[in-house]
Amino acid sequence: MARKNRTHCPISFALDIFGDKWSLLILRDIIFKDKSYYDEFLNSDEKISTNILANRLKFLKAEGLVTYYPDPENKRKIIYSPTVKALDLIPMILEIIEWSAKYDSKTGAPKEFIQMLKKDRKALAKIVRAKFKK
Amino acid sequence: MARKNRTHCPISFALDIFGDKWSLLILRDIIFKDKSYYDEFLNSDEKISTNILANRLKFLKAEGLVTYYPDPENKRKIIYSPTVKALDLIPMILEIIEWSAKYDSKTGAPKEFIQMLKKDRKALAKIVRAKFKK
DNA sequence: CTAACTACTTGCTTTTTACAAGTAAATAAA
DNA sequence: TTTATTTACTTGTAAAAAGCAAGTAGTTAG
Repeated sequence: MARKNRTHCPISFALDIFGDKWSLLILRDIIFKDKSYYDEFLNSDEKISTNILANRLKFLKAEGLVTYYPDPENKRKIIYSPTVKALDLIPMILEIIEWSAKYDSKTGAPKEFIQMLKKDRKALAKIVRAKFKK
Repeated sequence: MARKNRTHCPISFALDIFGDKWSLLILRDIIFKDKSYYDEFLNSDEKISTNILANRLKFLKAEGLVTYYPDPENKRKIIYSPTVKALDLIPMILEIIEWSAKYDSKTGAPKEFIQMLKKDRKALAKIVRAKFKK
């Protein structure tokens, strides 16, 4: 799955990287749901197939959105982490969340989260991001 | 092409609507490039296939993101317009543009546009949106 | 030393996309 | 008024991607 820029339109550029049904869900798991392991992604509610998950992780790695290293506590496990490039997507993801919360009458987005989002998006982005500062 | 919500996670909800390589490009053409006609979308630089374009327009209509009506000046032509639901995606699209401008060294995003975006995103969103107020 | 865990890969089927050609209604040209 | 062209599609087929089930290879736990 090699990438090819269709054009250098910024929207097209972004879609060439994460314009599919799964990539952003993996980043959601990593950034918002504090997941790190293959098995955790695999067990998300949307039920991604294992070959697609492996493929997307590889691609996200190639695009510089995730890094990974073996878990020092258990060498079977691999810890996936977001890069700065991925964390820079937080503002966009927050906009997506706000839009969906508005238009999905059955949204699962927590009310307090949406309220905070509307009140001070920047502060919320900072909090989410701070989890990954060392 | 019927939609099925995988979950009511807001990110998943959004991806079920526009998580593909083409839908946002059509909305880009309508909202940012002032295009209205089938043929204009078809001739965009990314070269969408005609059957995919027809399919996506139908789907975007079904999801309440576009409306259309015959051009009063030429009954062969059909004018596609964004709904409020689509215009509400402007902030998200602006975030995408900013992200891509940062990470695509060859970005085609106009410099002034990015500067204005960084300076006052809200004002820019308002200007873009204002084109569709009657 | 055997069983279970974890992160995958492989093979096959189904679905989606891509490409090429064709159609039908409206308009323009001869 | 007939003929050509424009416009918005549809249809058919091949190629690519996704989905599903099963298998594999290192660790680690019992």
